[in-house]
Amino acid sequence: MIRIYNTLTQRKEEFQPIEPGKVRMYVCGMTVYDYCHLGHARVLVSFDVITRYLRHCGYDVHYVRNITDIDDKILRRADENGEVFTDLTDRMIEAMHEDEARLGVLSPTEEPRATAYIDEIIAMIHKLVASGHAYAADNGDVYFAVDSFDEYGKLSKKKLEDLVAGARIDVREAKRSPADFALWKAASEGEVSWSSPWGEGRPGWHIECSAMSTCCLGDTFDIHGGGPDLLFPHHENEIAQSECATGQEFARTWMHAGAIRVNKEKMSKSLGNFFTIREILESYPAEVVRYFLVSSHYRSQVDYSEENLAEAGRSLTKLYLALRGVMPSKAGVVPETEHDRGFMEVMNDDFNTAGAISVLHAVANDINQQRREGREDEAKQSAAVLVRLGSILGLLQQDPEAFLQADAGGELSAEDIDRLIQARADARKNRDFAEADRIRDELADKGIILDDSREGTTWRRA
RNA sequence: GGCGCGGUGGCAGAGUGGUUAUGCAGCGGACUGCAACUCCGUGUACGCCGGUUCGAUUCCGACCCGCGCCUCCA
Repeated sequence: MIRIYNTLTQRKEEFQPIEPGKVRMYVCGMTVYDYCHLGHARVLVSFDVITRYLRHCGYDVHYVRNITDIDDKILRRADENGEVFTDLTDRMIEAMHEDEARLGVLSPTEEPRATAYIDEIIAMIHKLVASGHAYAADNGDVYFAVDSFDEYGKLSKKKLEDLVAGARIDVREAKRSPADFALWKAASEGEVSWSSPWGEGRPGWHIECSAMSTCCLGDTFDIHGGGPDLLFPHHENEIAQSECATGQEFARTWMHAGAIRVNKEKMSKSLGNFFTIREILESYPAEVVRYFLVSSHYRSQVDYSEENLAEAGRSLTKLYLALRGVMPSKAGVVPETEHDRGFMEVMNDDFNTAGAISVLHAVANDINQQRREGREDEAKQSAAVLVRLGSILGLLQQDPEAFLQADAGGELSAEDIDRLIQARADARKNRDFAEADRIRDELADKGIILDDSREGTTWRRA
């Protein structure tokens, strides 16, 4: 039985899908006007692990993650670049897919794009206008009337009167209430636009997610997720739009990832303190970045720092060292172990990946001990368990040598390294330890660490 | 100001009303030519003050501190 923390109720709840055995999940994806940063990676990886685990538990997961490919920021950026906005979005979508692939994020079941759902968006707005939840303003915009929805604020725990009183809300003449938000924005001269009953224009932010989620998953679905900064206003507004349009409960469980921080501040576009995924991947292997993200709970805030990434690298290396030189038994034939059960127990508690990783280390410890005691068959079984559990977190799926030796040596080729290792072996045989140590130091300077064993010497990157 | 989250050993990071994860770093030992790898051992950490309790880091209350949202942001 899986328990999930629901932002809506502010407590962990037993997860019961609407349709037994099937999970319908929608996660807010990117607005594609720039490269993904580590905060995006957090959401991508968190919901990837959640999807993998739910599937491991036997659920048929229908995972929808949208792409918002039309909005003001996109148009502004395209304008700055002097390009057609679709060129910008196409490029960013391709980059996003590359980043995801490198981080081992599986593709969602569906990846709808806002521009492909304009008709559905218009239909939903039409419904809202017809039912009195929205109104067309004189300037051609269509707004959602927030006071027409009694439950507005139920997700973010905000009171409408506080919002209206807030000084930071944009007060536009056309709005009836300052808290109202745009469903449809009238186009100015020369702007990208679509025809609608309210004139030429484009969708406002929020409505595209309401339209795409209900079209792909139905009026009510199981899980809706996203980043922490989407809770308000984006998700609050989605609830208002969807529940008013369909008359049904929107999403049962709301899940929000924690923020990534840099020097105690949230990593964000507006603060400019963000690191893009591709930037980080220049310095760290993708799996290390993934391990770093998975090693803390998805809801907690995590601090990005060089030291934390480096530590994640050392920790992951330890797991791969345990796997090195052990051919795992066929995963399918290895029966469930106490480690599998321990792993599931912690994962069932709101996807506690930090606890799950401690199980991985316990298995690695078993492997090391078993090999040490010459129990090779048991070690192979344990290795199979480690790879099996790792796959649920999207980790440990590489050949250990590939991980341990990737991008190492600088100008030294693998052949050069092997030659030096052989030279050192000869020196050691001749008990010329000064020469042997000199070679080892030379390799160490190049970032190569040597590991000796009875079977010979292996190397890895520092 | 309103709302929400959090303060765990040197660091990272889980968790629990009493047996006190895990990783990194450190220390001692084994292994090694010496190291690395690995194994064994080692550290009585739970912001502060009260309360409940036989017993609280874990429950309750106050306080201090940090962070997030309230405007675009994952």
